[in-house]
Amino acid sequence: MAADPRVLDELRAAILRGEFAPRQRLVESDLCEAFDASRFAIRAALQALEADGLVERQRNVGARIREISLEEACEITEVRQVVEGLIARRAAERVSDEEATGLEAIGRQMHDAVAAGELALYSDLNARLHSSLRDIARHEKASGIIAQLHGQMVRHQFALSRVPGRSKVSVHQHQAIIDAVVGRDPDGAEAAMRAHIGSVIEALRGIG
Amino acid sequence: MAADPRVLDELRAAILRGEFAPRQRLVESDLCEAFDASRFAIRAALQALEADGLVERQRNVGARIREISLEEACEITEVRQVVEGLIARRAAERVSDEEATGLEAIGRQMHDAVAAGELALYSDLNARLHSSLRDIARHEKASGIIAQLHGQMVRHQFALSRVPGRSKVSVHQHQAIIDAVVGRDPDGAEAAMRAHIGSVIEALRGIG
DNA sequence: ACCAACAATATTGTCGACAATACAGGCACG
DNA sequence: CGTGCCTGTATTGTCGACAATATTGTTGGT
Repeated sequence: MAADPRVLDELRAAILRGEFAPRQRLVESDLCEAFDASRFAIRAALQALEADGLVERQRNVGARIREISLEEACEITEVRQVVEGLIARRAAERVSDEEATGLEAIGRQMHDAVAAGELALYSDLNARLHSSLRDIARHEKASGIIAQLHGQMVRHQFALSRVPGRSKVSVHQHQAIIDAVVGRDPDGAEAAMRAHIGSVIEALRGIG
Repeated sequence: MAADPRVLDELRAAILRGEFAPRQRLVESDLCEAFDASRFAIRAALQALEADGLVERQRNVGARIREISLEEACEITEVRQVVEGLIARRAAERVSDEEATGLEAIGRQMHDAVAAGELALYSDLNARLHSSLRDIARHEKASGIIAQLHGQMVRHQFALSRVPGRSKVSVHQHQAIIDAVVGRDPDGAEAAMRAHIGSVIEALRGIG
């Protein structure tokens, strides 16, 4: 089908921005109007998003935004824990001096952001750090799975960022990851990443 | 789209049976005839299989069987290594007495199969062991990812099974996994599974 | 012999129309 | 008043026909 990329991207972005409530029905004709696209393009996009795990479809009933339970969010994060661990390990094995400098810069900015209480900036730096590690690790399959899992977590991710005091804890964990990677310590990097995401899982459980 | 399940399953099974060569073009009209289905159903199935990573498609060009390089196979197995490690850990945490007995039975059958040189039976038991561990761990996300990755590995899996002497090595690794799970030792189970799949990666690299 | 431009063909992409199905509301009946 | 059926409507599923595009083959020139 090769869904029209424009429609697919716009619809995916809309979902990730949280413009639809969980379990909200996605009626094809409505989407046609909203995105000014043919039903054909919409259907193809919906099928692609189903594969991404963002929407679920029942035959002859239609598509709806997938509801991701807290339990499922924990499972997703558990998988992320080990796969990001793999990425951290590989990053520690492959990091160049230049890349190491970049990581340390992110670490300093994170520290400053927390000190200044800049929550949004910190969240952005967090994404940058994980993204940099993926780039350094150069592990396509692992990166792809992380991307897939991340897409399903947006809603809970948002809830997590509003847990007070989390940034103060996680900044140290992030620093530990950076130190281990920069120090070319694969075991340490994996352990630090696991510890970090382990605390994310605990925070998730705490929300429920 | 919700591709006609019959067409999707048959086509997927045909690919997994190796009835198409890597990079072989999948012409829609040919598939229509082969599976006695409409082009519509075929297209939907192809899109689903693209999401599975079994076929790749270029716009206006068509679908072909995805070629999975040895390097990509290694990456896939590296991800499998950590995710199966997670499964083994959870299995050790959650295994019941009854399930433990089942695992030990598989271990004995594996031992016998290797002693008798029954390669096909051993391969079958291998699949049964990993499948049992997934059932015991009850981790849907992890199991789903393993299934996804496994589908992309069929060709290399076949090549692996023909490496002489592998079964004699792996039977001990399998036994170590079983022992750790039955002994309710999560750390040991994860380590044993990682060691096992680590040796699979080495064997894979040896093929090239 | 090689290359470029062009024509012919094969294949996929898109759409509109209709069929099939599920769901909601009303109606008869107990 | 509740229950089961039945009809009407909304929505999705499927198809065939045609348009758009890539690929292949051919021709003419150098």
